[in-house]
Amino acid sequence: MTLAEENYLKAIYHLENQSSNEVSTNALAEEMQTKASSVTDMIKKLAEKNMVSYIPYQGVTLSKAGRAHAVKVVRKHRLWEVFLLEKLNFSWDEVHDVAEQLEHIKSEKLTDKLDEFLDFPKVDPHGDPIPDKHGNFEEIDKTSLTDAQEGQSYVCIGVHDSSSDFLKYLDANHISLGTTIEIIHKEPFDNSVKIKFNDVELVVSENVAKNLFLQEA
Amino acid sequence: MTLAEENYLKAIYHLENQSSNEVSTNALAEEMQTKASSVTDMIKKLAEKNMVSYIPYQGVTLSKAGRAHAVKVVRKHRLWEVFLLEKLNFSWDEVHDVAEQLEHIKSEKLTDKLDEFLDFPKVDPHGDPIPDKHGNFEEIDKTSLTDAQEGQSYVCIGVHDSSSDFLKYLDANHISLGTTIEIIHKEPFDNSVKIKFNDVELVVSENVAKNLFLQEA
DNA sequence: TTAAAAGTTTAGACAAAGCTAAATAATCTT
DNA sequence: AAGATTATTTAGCTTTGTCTAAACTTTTAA
Ligand SMILES: [Mn+2]
Ligand SMILES: [Mn+2]
Ligand SMILES: [Mn+2]
Ligand SMILES: [Mn+2]
Repeated sequence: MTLAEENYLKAIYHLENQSSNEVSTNALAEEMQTKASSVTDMIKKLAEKNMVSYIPYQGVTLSKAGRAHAVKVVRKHRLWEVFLLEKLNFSWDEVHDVAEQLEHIKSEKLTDKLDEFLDFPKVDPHGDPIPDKHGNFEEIDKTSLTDAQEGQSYVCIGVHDSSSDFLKYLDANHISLGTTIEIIHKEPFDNSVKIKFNDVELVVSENVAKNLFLQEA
Repeated sequence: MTLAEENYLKAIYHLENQSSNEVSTNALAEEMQTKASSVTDMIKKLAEKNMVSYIPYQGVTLSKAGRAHAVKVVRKHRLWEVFLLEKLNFSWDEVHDVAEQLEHIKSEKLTDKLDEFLDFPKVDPHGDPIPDKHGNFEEIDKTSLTDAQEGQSYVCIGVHDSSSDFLKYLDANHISLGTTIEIIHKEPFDNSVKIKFNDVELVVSENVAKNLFLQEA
């Protein structure tokens, strides 16, 4: 698997997880920041290699082998993110871009030794689960802040958008994974949410609420 | 700088260090395991980018910028080798191949944080010096075992050939960096050398002797 | 139930990095 | 000093991954 092929597999994997039906050429082009025609070429090549099943005009789905490979890349990405944060003191908004490069390093021994060195972490800095060496991981039970109930308390356990901008917004407002928040008010007009944590009240926009994952406290 | 370009710069750097005059197309082709015609193409491109100075038929030399970039790649390579050995318990014959990949990761912050995490090591697992963030390093004063004096004692401080085969040979014979050896006899017939260390005598071939670096004890 | 719109694929190019075979320059030998 | 040998470059092709423009399907909506 080349670097480009791995990036496509990973993109298909993420899109499949988001919407459960076949992944369209355009969706993949959007995700990969490339043109639909380039995507068509690549998915043909991946189909040749039995990494995806592809019916023209019908979209693409990962094969068993394709999914397994995608999970390996995701495992490496998330392990490196933990390494950067825990060992090299990167902040959670800095780890992703470097991990995008490190995830393509080919050495099973390196991956497994890194996993051990990090003490077999179960989640990455953004709350996403880390597959073990066999590709197994527990899906984390999470509720988006938009679906939270007024009056109830929750713990922040992850983010959907892990862009630097969003993570810096959370930092600026002192929200991190592990923070316990209480839902004070959900405003029907604009779907903003008033929350309270550490004795401070804060109103967050729908956009923020959608991207913050919670678990009942 | 692309991955291929970086590998060429590094190869030119190593060849310049070995023989001090311009690097020939054929020497570079040999080092890069590629064909002379491919080398010509690449050095033209590097000359375009002012990374090397190149006169057709006269060989190539690194420019200031080219050398600086080569040193950065070497710095990353050697830091990662230390990381793999010290933190992930790789053996010294396993680190090189993975470091060949890791040396191309682009993030100055990563490199410098890694350097700090490793406590600013001065040499890599094969005894080669590690440039600091400014590209400075001390040339290590070393004698090859072929140039050692009979009757004198030395400490092993490095290897020239860091191939897995050679390093495994040293492991099998319990020679590692830091081992003190005494020169018992230099055999003029085949340039083999009888050495003694830890109360054991061992005869090593000229080939082995050439590749082991020493410092007077 | 057709025509427009939207989505997708094909055709033809391009840049990077490699290769082989042929041409040319430099060096070595008589 | 010429001829032979070796080293290097050029020319022309290939593969990977990308692009634009054109063609073709599928979907939407009148
Ligand atoms: Mn990430
Ligand atoms: Mn992450
Ligand atoms: Mn090495
Ligand atoms: Mn080394």
